Amino acid sequence: MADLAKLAGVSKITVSRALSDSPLVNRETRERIQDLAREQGYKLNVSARNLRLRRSHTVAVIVEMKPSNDRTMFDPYPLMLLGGISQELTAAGYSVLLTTRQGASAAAVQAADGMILLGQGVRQDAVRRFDKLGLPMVVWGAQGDHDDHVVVGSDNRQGGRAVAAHFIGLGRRNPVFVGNPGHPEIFERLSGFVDALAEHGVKPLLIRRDEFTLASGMDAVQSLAARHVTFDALFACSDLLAMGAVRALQELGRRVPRDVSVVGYDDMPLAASFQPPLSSVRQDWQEGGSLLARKMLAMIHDEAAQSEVLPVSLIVRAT
Amino acid sequence: MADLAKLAGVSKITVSRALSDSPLVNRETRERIQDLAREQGYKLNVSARNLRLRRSHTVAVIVEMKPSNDRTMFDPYPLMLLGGISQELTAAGYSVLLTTRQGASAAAVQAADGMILLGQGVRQDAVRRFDKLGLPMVVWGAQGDHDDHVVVGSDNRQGGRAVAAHFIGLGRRNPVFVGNPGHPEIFERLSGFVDALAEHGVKPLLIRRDEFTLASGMDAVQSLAARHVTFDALFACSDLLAMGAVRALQELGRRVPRDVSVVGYDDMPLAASFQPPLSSVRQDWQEGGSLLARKMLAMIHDEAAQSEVLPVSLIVRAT
DNA sequence: GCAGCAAATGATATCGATATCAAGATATCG
DNA sequence: CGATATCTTGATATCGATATCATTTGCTGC
Repeated sequence: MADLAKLAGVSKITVSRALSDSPLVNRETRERIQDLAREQGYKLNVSARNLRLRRSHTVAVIVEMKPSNDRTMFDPYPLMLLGGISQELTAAGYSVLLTTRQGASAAAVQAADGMILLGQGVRQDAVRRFDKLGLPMVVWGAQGDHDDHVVVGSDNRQGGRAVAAHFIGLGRRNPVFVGNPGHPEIFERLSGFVDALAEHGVKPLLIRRDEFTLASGMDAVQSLAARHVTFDALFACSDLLAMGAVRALQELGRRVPRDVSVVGYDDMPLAASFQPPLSSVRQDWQEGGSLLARKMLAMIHDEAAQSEVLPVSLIVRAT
Repeated sequence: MADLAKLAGVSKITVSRALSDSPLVNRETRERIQDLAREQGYKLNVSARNLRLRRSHTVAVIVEMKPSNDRTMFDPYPLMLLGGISQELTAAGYSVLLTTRQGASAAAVQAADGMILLGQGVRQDAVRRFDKLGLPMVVWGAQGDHDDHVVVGSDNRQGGRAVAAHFIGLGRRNPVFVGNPGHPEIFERLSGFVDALAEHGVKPLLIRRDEFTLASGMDAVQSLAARHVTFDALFACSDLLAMGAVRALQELGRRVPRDVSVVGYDDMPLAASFQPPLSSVRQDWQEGGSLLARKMLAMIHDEAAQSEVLPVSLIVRAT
């Protein structure tokens, strides 16, 4: 910047002002300096600016990337969320610092202006640990009762209710839920499902399955069959479980959706091209990421930010 | 740091040295200062350090996150790559700055010590654009002939050869390849496949399909059937295509693998639980990410770094 | 007893930007 | 014409760390 100043015959501070489009400098001078900077390939030194401004213009995003039976790792969703976050923050001039939980103690993370937590659903303890850092924090997931941080998530309860309403509308009276209610988001789905069914005097059966895989879905249905349970509808908390269930049902000679209605969750791309095309509950991940980022920015600017749930939509296809 | 110095009754510089484990300070003093820092919850100011050291200790990772028919967005693979990268760089004290191509002009990205490009396979022009920044750069993908940057990727050619050998071993003489050879990595798969088959006097048929979906795979097989093409083996360059193909074959009354052998690519988690369990070529994404990061670090430290391909393995299952 | 050396610590300058306050130039007004 | 307001520019200090060179202290060896 000093070099530019010399070249332009002005002082450093004028260059600084010109480059940040300050109205304090004459327009002519400003444009002259901006052109010069471009010619000379000048690059602002971010560290210097951040030092002086006492902020980092950076948001740390902490993602769970360890392998697990849970879906966090193998599904595309974290990436979609990341996409939304990245787009929104970048547009606002912020950088996205990506870390795993293990790397979260790095100096750069602690220096961030805020942090966004993804895929920490099952580990509330981890969330609390980060709470202590005193940074603005936004978490993706299910709303807790006594959280002192902002939570953004999709409306899992509404998802459950929508599926229940769908089943009731089809005249189903013996529904089954397959999934892992130990996971807060999934507990919400189950609880919305149960509540809405209860309004019609229907009580679903719960089959607990921790792995969200096709095999696990098949296994769930097979175990129902082995126990001679009668059921006419199945709500799986992941599309893979649902597909496994459909497959197993077919093998058992039960027709979908004539004998049993099946609905999955997440509406992954595969769902639409599954045979038969799978009905599923869709969340808008991109929008979710975007909202996370906007909440974050608001908090950084000392504006109030509230937790928020995003609507979901039931996509009814063939099952 | 000045505060710590006052508390400890030493000078700032001694504190600085103590905290960076410099042997220049007495061990007793060092430990005393480190304890004090911990007590006081001292956080190093990264901007200040980076300013003084004239480096950012940051690597920009540029990911393609726009929706597309290609697999980059919906598959978990970039995330796995990210996991490997993140782990390795964090361990080395570097931060990962995540950006989309659109955000790559941000000041923070330009200030990075290096950049890693993911999922830019189809857009070689983009790669060249970044080349001009003069930063150390590592790209994930297929080796180009005249690239002046380091490329890390899995051995797509070997993947193709392995599938060819597998088919030949099974006595198949009329194989088909399904995919989009316009994509450099996939072109490599095809070319390894073709070459290895040629050694046995076999020439495969190419069915071009740009979408990597189940529906597209079904469609490919249906179009083969409509044209009365005889084939006894099918190599699809994605698992979804392969699954679609298997499904279509079954619908046409052809048995897999008795009548037709099918192999996919990527060995996605779904492949193992597909019915029948799908044979597929597996790449080690985590290791790939890790290697990308190590190359990057080497370049940053002015060591020579060469392009490298990672071995793949053919996982033979039921198809 | 003193030169010579090693170990430990400190004073100062510096990285590259911006905030603050001061000041010169120009315009406006009664 | 003088005084005040407005526009434009600059001098200086500062953000928080580290590199360099200087200094102090204690010890070794002859």
